[in-house]
Amino acid sequence: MSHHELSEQEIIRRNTLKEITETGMNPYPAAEFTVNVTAKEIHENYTTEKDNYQDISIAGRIMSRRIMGSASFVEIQDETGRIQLYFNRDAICPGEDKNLYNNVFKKMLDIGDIIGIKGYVFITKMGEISVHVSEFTILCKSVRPLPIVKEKDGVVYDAFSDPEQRYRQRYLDLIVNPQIKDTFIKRTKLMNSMREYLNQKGYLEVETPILQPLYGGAAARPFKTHHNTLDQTLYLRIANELYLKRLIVGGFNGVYEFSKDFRNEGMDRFHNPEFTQMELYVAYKDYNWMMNTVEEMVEKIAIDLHGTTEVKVGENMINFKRPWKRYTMFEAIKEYTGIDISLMDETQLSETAKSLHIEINETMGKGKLIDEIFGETVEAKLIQPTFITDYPIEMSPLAKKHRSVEGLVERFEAICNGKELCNAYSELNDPIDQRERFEQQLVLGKRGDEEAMLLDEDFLRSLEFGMPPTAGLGIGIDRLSMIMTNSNSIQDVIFFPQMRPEKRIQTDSDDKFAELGIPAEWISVIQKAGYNTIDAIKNTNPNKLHQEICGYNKKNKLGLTNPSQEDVKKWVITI
RNA sequence: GAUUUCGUAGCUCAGCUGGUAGAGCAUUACACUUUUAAUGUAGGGGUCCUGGGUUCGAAUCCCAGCGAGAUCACCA
Repeated sequence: MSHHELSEQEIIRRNTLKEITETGMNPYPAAEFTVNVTAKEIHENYTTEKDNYQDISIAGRIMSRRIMGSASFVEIQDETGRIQLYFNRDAICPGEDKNLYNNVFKKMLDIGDIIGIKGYVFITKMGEISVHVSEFTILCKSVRPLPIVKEKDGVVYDAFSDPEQRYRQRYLDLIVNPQIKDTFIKRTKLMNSMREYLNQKGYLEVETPILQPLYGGAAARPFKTHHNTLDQTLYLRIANELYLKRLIVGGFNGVYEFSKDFRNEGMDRFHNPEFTQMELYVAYKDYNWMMNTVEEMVEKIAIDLHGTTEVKVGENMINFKRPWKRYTMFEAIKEYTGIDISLMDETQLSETAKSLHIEINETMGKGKLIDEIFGETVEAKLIQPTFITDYPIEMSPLAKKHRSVEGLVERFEAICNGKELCNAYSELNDPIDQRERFEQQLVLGKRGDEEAMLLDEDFLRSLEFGMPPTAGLGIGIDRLSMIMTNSNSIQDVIFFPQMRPEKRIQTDSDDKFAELGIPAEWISVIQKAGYNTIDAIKNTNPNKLHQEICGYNKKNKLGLTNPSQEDVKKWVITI
């Protein structure tokens, strides 16, 4: 058995659990408990004049207890918040038998247990809306103590704030930091709002493969897996772009997908290995049209979530009201550095980069240099939502060449709070051009660029049949959620962010110890002394082990008869 | 990947230039009929992340490892 050592409090709770069962109650009852009101409804609607909520049934988790002899106050928390309960001995136990209050309530309930109660609402002398309890039922006994977070006058004491524990045990985070729920509720509302917008335009929500024989549609390293029956390598998608465009070829006018994508790259506060993007493709449109769409959609989301276009993010107040500023990439660089790089060749660009103290290297081509200059001098300064248009062709193998400027593509990104929010093109639908762009990527791949795209022959075949001119968009749901919920880290908008596995202390079974001839009562002593495996015993001095376990016996007054040194030696030799 | 900070009771944290481990909450027992960070009295609870080293002696100093946070880099 590899369960953790129980703490004192856990042992006490397990004993209580046994007592509950022995008195004939079920600590985990199967029956439905009917709830007819929530904590929030009571707080919002109860008044003494209305004298409402006089026969209620409510359930929740016990979050605090204040016991004063025959009267007690308990706070329970349901999905909507907390409400105070008033337990009175004579109200709970109208007759002579006070067991239900004195024992069941006072001794067998703990913070963390889930109970259901019946009663009526009133206001205490201290002016707090409370529920006078007439009956209570244990719905779930908790055998592990909760962290206790206290709060007075808005000041939180002993906050449960260790990020590692919060992310690993999100359930616990949600229990003791209920404001965390708001972030995730907003995230869902955001997606609902976006879906509503897209459906109302008549676009079709679709699903495309997550397991793909070829990964494509973005520049990223993939996760690789294997299908046994097909005996084939499959990749988890890094994007769904190429599949959605096949559907445009197939005759749909507008398709979109909320797409869980996977990228095998670094992790930090802006990157989780799995993340969500919404990709949208609309036929007969171009990137100018798509800019208007993005503005309109994100503005709607801000209003749906906050009732206004203004959203506070960190120190900044961001306003999503249309129209957003628009710059070409060259204009933006000129605006923020005073340098016009639009007509520069590669040598001039690299000198400009050096003069701006930007680190560059020999492998960087024209496109990469422009992108670096932009990234270093402009991106972080764009706080209000801003469109940056017309990117160098080298970095955009799936975007259509610019209708009037050589060397650029019809692409835009929206930047907000100094970070990319979305990415969109007039999609490349010239199959000959697309093949050449893929071939250039293959060259990059051969040179060692691990993120170069692969040539997708079936995708090219579909383009050869003909895809209408199409505008395409990818918008990061996690990034947008971070902005809309004022979250500093992507881990705060993903319920279960990826973490390193928890380290488990390896423990051999008691049987293995017994096989060495160790008496049962000494096995736990040896384990407590820090020898969790028989290997650990093997590498130790028998005299040291003997001293340690005898010392433990004495210190903890276990009253065991100490084994002889010879016995201990035998155990060690047996291994 | 680099730099840096951190890891002590169920939780939040203190622990100085090395000398036998501390507080609050939680928990246990008792008291208390409108409390609200309830209160009062008395208890129990520790692999000081792991492994080495220095030392008569390490939670503390040194080295290595594991885990986490922050910043930077990579990743559009």
